[in-house]
Amino acid sequence: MAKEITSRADDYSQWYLDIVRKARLADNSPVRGCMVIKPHGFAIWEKMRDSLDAMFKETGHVNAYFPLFIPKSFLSKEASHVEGFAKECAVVTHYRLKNDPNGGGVIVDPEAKLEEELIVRPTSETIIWHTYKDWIKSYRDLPILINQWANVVRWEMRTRPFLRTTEFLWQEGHTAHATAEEAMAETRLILDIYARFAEEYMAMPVIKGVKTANERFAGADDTFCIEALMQDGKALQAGTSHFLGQNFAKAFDVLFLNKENQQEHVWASSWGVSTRLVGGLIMTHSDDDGLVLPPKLAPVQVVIVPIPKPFPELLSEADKIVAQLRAKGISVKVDTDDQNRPGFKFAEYEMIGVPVRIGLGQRDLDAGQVEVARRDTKEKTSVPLEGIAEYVDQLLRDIQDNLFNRAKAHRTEYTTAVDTWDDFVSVLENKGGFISAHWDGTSETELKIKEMTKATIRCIPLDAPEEQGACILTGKPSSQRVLFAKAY
RNA sequence: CGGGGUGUAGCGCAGAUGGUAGCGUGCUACGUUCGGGACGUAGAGGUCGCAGGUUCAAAUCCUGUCACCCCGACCA
Repeated sequence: MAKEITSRADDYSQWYLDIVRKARLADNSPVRGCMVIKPHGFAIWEKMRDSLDAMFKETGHVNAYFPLFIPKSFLSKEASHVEGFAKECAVVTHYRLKNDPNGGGVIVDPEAKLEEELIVRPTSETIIWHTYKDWIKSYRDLPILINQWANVVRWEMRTRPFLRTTEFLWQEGHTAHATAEEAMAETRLILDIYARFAEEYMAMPVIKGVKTANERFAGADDTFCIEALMQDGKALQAGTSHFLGQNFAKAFDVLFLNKENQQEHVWASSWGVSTRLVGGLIMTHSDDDGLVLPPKLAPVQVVIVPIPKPFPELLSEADKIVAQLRAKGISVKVDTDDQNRPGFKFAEYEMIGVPVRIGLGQRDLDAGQVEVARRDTKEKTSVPLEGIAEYVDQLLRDIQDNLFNRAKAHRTEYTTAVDTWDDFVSVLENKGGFISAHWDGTSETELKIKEMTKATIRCIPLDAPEEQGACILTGKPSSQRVLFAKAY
């Protein structure tokens, strides 16, 4: 059994932290709420980044980069935006240190105070729209379809590795359009890309929906999201795509001449996913033995372990397998370490989530086969060397599918439709998961439910059918069900 | 910011009534092992969070301070 991983049943939160540490994804840092992303964790993020980046580019987006620092005054230009972010901004007030005359090391030089303080971006709408003002004069300048890969800082009260850190990595897309319809189409296009990425690459089923006014992004007219359900029954907002209307164009005075030669404010969208996805990936698939990764995002898909040690004859056989696998585009590593014993290695590769392990010993070679172990089910099978690449290629697809189906079955099991307040409370307390229920559409009711139960409306699902019903709290009429859950 | 807790070796911990620091794990070397987290032997590693104070003597007592963790309010 795995050493020193708290079981999910005992303490899900501790299990999560154990996985992050034992699978060598990230370490704590000296800075509160910030983490060091270690090579294995970063490799997973790189896979995500590369896959998403390709999807963005296929749909006509280009990358650019805007500054880390934003003049403080920019933030206040859009009223609800400042309200949303002001209380979690890191502020730069000085630009120089000096030696402490009292011998206490270095201190901030009081004479180096900035004329206008800078904030460290919590998101880049303001500086980007300030820039777009210069770029956009005519409908011919539109659309602008820009994405940036960056770090942002939000001074959160409580943090958890990947799920919520003070500094995090993300991509943020900021697009500008001539019409509302076009901006909305862009918002929806990105939502679809996010959902496709979550399901096809992360093997994490998601619900596409729209946020209620309470949960909406500060400065958006509408916020669309993908919501996933974790193993412990809590929801995770995995990505958001915002229809910004003309809010930022108005705040930053971005006008263009339309085809009718009339001045009009530009329409906008913004959208992002972050390193939080790594946390979602962990909490969707991993188990008490360690990380479980979908093959499409695994930095190494197959590891070959010579048993008991990397003897030359085993290594030359391993090299042949490597060549066959690589020819199929499979990433593979041969374990050439001669210090640790096989059992240790098996446990170690399970811990870091390598999807497929091939055991290669003399016993196998004599029989013309290898031992293939899959991480998701931990099943081991003897497979003939002949055709091994085809077998592994198919196995990786099977694992990818199995992880998705398993997660989807879990979500189905933990999605409950309720029609009364008692059932709502009971399901929330005893079972968790998504609760599909009627709601009267008011912020007041939503906030009251949140206050009473800690559950929030995760989204109004886009595919929710029309259905007459009564709000679980107030009994007022409702025309469709929404999804409630406790969330990360 | 409210309520609770913890700071001692890389990590996890023990050190009653004060006497100058230890266990597990990990690390290094050598040997025996090796098909599911091996074992033996020998080593390296700590200004006990920080600053004062009491004392012949402080990880231990006192004062202050800092940091982190957990529970709430806020959040991708």
